[in-house]
Amino acid sequence: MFKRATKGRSSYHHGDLHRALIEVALRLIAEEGASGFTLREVARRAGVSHAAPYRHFADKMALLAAVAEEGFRALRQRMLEVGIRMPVEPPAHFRALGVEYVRFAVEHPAHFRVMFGPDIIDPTIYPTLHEVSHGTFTLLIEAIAAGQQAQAIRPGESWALALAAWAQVHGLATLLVDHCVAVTDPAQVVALAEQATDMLYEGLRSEGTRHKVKGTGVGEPLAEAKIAY
Amino acid sequence: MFKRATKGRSSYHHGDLHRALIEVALRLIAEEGASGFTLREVARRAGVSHAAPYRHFADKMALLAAVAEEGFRALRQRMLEVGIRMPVEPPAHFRALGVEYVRFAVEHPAHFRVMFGPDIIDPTIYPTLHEVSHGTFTLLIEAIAAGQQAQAIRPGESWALALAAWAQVHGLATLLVDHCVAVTDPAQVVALAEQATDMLYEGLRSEGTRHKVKGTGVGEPLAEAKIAY
DNA sequence: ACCTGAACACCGTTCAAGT
DNA sequence: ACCTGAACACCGTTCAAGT
Repeated sequence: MFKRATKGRSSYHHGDLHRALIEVALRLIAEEGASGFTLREVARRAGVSHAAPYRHFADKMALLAAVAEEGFRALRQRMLEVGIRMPVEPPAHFRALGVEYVRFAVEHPAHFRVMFGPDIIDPTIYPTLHEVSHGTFTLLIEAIAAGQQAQAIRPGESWALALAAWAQVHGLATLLVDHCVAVTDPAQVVALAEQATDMLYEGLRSEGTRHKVKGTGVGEPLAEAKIAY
Repeated sequence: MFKRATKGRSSYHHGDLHRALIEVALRLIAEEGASGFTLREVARRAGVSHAAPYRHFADKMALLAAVAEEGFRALRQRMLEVGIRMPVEPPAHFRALGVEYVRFAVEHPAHFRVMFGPDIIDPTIYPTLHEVSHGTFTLLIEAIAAGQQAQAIRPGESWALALAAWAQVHGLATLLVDHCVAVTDPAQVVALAEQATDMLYEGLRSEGTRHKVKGTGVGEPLAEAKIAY
């Protein structure tokens, strides 16, 4: 305990401004939303000049990428906890994952928008962001693959089925967050998410009842598609 | 033909600046994206001072709402054309509607973002926007209801099933537009959209095979939810 | 090494003044 | 009635200068 962080009004040095900026940014985005998020305001709240953040982040987008990264870490954590406290059996586990995703979105709408919205033009140029977001999506692919091994989910490329599942819950989350659907009651949000995931699960189950369509079915290649997140 | 629009460099009067601003805005948003969309730039391209737009639109959001309205009109038109040139039988019609929705999104990504994104805080305060966007969603509800009458789609509240269907295609569209899924080949976009709608259709078909879950099933009320668009 | 202050080129919005 | 020009309070970003 000989060394301690310089506290109080340490002339101009900040103990760990990098970390402080991310935390201020997280609070600001939760309070003011993505549109009220300003690099100058972050600096103001952190008690430094508006130029100081540029010693730690290349530009506004880089700070936003750090914020998004924290978001994916939190989302991933919640999805992992679902796996821990739930029976990992296809229908219930699958539904719980979807519900958790939608709940995260409506509880942290601005954060959710930063994670998936257009503010970060190309997420792949931020390696740590790319890694953790990719890891989050991987949880879903694994859940699908496990269901396939248990014969509870139809055969086929796991990632393609996972993408359809992701689209379902992401769509519902987006419509709620963007106020396209005016639902605020948390219980009703959960009900909508359960309905959506259950309906999708029907589609995931068996290929036997499917209508055949010319070309481009689920079993086909689609090999070149890449998941950015 | 006695009266004609004042053309060329009419001193400062613009024939129909209101209309001109919307059209310039549409072009600008297609060229530069939603982030590069600036009221001052719109004015510049329209050849008027940066204060002139305020005689025709209350603020930036009001012009954005007009742009969004045009978008919904175009989307609605495309969905109507699907109904005209397709057999209106549940599986094929349903898939074609979903594919058209996703195609519109990837062909006009910035426009799509304005229509559904966070730029327009509350769309319901713009009556004409609200009307046309609501009308677009109504097409989907009607398609579901028709499927129910033909016994091709399970019974239940049409709007709740329509919401799940909307979420599916909206989610895929959003993931593509926001580059979360790196697919650029149009044929592959169509393939993904067909896969997603076909999987969803399985869930829409019959309630018979569904897993029963405690509470909050598809058949339950959910009555208070309102669709904003 | 890390931060500040002034500066630059932009915004959205308002408002008196022009025709 | 419709538009302009100057003004205000903001941005993001850069850069010489400070300690």
